[in-house]
Amino acid sequence: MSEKPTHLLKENNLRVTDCRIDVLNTFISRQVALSHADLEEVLKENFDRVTLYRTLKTFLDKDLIHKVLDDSGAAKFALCSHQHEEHEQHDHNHVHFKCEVCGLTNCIEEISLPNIALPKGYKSKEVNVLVQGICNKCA
Amino acid sequence: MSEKPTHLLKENNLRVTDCRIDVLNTFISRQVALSHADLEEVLKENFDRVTLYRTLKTFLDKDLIHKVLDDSGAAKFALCSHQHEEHEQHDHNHVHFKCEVCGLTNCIEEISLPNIALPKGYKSKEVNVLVQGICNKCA
DNA sequence: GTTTATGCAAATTCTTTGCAATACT
DNA sequence: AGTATTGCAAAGAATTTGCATAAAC
Repeated sequence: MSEKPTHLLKENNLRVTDCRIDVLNTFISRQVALSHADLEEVLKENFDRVTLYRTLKTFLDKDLIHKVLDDSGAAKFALCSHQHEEHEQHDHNHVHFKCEVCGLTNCIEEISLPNIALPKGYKSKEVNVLVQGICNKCA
Repeated sequence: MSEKPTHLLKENNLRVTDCRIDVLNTFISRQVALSHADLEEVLKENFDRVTLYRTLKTFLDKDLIHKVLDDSGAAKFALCSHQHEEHEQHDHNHVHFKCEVCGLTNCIEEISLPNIALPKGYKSKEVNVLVQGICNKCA
């Protein structure tokens, strides 16, 4: 584990607590979108369910994580990549891939987001794409 | 109100009931994605909350409606357009637009779905796009 | 020392299930 | 008549809130 979680927290004027560090480390090591339930499974021995809810909300407010669309109903979250490179313009375009075999959802950064031509009068601010299928590991 | 709801139900071997007709009419007249809560607001005088849950589940099973991705957390649903034209291949690609002013989400059918080049090894089966911004009415 | 986060209990809200009564075909 | 749907009650999950204690700065 690097010092990344501590730095992320300090950069965002958040107090450095065990729970926040552990949640960030979970996101970093898993590299997939996690729901509250996913986190609870991993961290319930150490922290209260309520604390995890509040931690997620805090991170969301500070733009440390973003919501990942999912058609399962459960809200999932992933680390925002723009947190890693400072001064980068906040880029609210995401492509996520959900594997129907292993069930994992990950952000696909390599993809250049297609240009979507909207009907006239529509103004686009944020584009989220969820691709479902089979990932390279499960193929 | 046309006879559309009745026909849709019969086509799908579903019994024609007041609740189902009213739910379908709500989808047809609103032309936007609706959550369970949205329906409840409109129809709670007439039907039980539980009946609405079951109606949505039934329609989902029969592919009369589909889930619409939303980052608000609440699952939303919209009529499947392929129900209107029979024998059309089920097409599981959707582009939805959510207006951040009026809050409404609608399916944008006119759009040709962009081709998304996935990293090798990934197989795509379904693509959902959620564009957020400002719609033509709120601009 | 002051402010903020945590844990626990409890309140709300959301969703599902069982079963008798009702409506549909 | 026979089968599927509805409404009500109640169970079970998911999420939020209040407040005293503990931890961070």
